Amino acid sequence: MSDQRLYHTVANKILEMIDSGVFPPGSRLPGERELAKRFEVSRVSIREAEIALQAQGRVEIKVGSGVYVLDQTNLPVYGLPKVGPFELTEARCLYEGESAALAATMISEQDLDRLEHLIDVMDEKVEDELTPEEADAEFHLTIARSTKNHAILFVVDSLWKMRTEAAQLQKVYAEACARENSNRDDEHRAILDALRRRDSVASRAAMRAHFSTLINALLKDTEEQAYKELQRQVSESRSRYMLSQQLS
Amino acid sequence: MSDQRLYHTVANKILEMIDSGVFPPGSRLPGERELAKRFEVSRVSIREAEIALQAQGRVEIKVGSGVYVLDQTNLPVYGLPKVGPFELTEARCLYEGESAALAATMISEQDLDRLEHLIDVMDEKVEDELTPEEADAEFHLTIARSTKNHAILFVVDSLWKMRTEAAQLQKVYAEACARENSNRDDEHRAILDALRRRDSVASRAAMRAHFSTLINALLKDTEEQAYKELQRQVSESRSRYMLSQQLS
DNA sequence: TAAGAAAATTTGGTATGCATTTTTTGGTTG
DNA sequence: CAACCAAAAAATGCATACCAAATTTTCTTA
Repeated sequence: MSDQRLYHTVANKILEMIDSGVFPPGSRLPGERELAKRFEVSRVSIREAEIALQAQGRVEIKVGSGVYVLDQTNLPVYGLPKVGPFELTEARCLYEGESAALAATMISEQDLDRLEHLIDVMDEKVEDELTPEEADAEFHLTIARSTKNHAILFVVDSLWKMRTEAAQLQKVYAEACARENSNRDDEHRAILDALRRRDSVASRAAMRAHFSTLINALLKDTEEQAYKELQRQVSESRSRYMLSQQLS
Repeated sequence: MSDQRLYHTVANKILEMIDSGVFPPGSRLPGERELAKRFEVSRVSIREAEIALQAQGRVEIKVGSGVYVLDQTNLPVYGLPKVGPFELTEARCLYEGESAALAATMISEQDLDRLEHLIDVMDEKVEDELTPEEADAEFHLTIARSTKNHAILFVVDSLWKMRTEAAQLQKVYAEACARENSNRDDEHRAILDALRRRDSVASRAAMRAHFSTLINALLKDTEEQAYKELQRQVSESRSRYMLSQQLS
C-alpha cells in the first residue's frame, strides 16, 4: 500500500536497521544472498535496494567486497562553501553587526530575557539542557530571528553552520575562544545592553567588537602556529643534519 | 575505468539523451526490453539504471505504464527559505552594502572595467551574450567576488538565487524594476564611481540607495495592488448588491 | 617468515519465466 | 450513436538459475 515497489520497502527496512544501530557506520552489510533469505525476496530486489541507498549516499558498494554503511555525521552541508576562519569571521562581523543593528529597533522583552539566560548558560552560571556551545549559537540566532527577516536568519544560520561543518575550522575556533574566554562574557553583555537600550549604532558596534577580538585571537593563534611550525622545521632539519654527520 | 558498474554507464547514457532533448521532459522512455536491445544489456541493468535515475529525481517510474522524464526547470533550490520581497530586499540592502564597502578597499581595475561593461549591457547599450537580467546578477556578484571573501560571495549569491527561485517574487521584482528602470542606470554608475574612488562609506551608501529605491518601488507597487484589490472587492459587492435588489 | 598461488566468498550481469498493473481494444447494450 | 464493460495486449515487477569478475582468505612453498 505505502510502498508499491519491493526494493523500496527493502531499502526502508535496511535504513531502519542502520539508523537503529544494527549496522553502525563503517560496518559491512550482510551479503546479498543472506539479506535475500532474511527478507524473503530475491537477490535482484536486494541489489536494487542497495543501488537506491547508494544513490542516496547512505552506503557504499564495493565490487566483490560488500556494502558498507557510510557515516552521515560530518558530511558537508550541500551548497555551503569551504571558507577559511578569517573569511568567515569577517563576514560574520559585518553581517551579524547589521543583524544586531536591525534587531535593536524591534527586539521583544522576551527575547532580551532569553539572551540574558543564554549568556549565563555560556558562562556555566546556570544549568540548562543546552551546552555552552549550543547556547552561543542560539544567542546569535535569537538576535537574527528578532529582526523578523527570514533572509537574515538564513544567512546567520548558514554562517554558523559553515563554522561547525569543517572539523579543522572548529579546532581553530576552539583554541581562539579558549584564549579570549574571559572577555566573551563582557562582550556578550555589551551587545545585550545595547539591544536593551534600543541603540542600533551601539548594538552594531558591540557586535563588531565581539568579532574583532575573535579575529585578533585568531591572528595571534596563527602567529603562534606559524612559530611552532618554524621551530618544528628547524629541529627536524637539525636532527637530519646530525644524522648525516653520524653517517659520514 | 570511469564506470565500473554497468547500470551507471547506462544511467549516464540515458541522462545524456534526456539533456540533449531526445527525451524531453514529460515524455515516456522506451520500454525496458527496447532499451535493453538498444544498449545491448539485460533488462535488469536497465531497471537498475532507471531506479538510480528515480533516486536522483530525474525520472518517475509508473508501474505497468513506463518511465517518464521529470521537468527539472523550476525545482526549489534545496535549503533556501521562502522569503517575501521586502525581507529579501532589506537583507540585500544591508549585506550588499557591506559587500560594497569592503570591496571598495581592494577591488581591481579589471573588475571595475567589467562592472562598467555590465552596466552597459544592462542598459542594452552594447551587445553581449549575457541578458540584461544576467548582467545585473553578475554586477552584484562581481562586487561580492572582489571582496576575496568566499562567505560573502556565498551570501550574495544565495540572496540572488532566492529572488530568481520563486516565480511570484520574480514577477513583483519585474514590475517594480520597470517602474524605476530609468534610475537604475544612474544608481549603478554611482556605485561604480564610489568603488573607483576607493571610498568605502560612499560605496555602502550608493549600494543602500540602490536598494532603497527598489524598496520604495515595491512599496508603491503593493500600494497600487492593494488599491486595485480594494476596487475589485467594492465593485464585486456592488454588483452583488444590485443582484439582490433585482431578486427582491 | 614472507611471498605467491589457489580456493572461497561476494558482488556483477544475463536469460528466462511468470505475476501484476496499466492501457488499449473491441464488442455489447441502452 | 454513445457509453460501458470485459478481454486482450503491453509494460513493468519479481524470482530463479547460472556464469563472470573482483576481492578476500587460506594454504602452500621457497
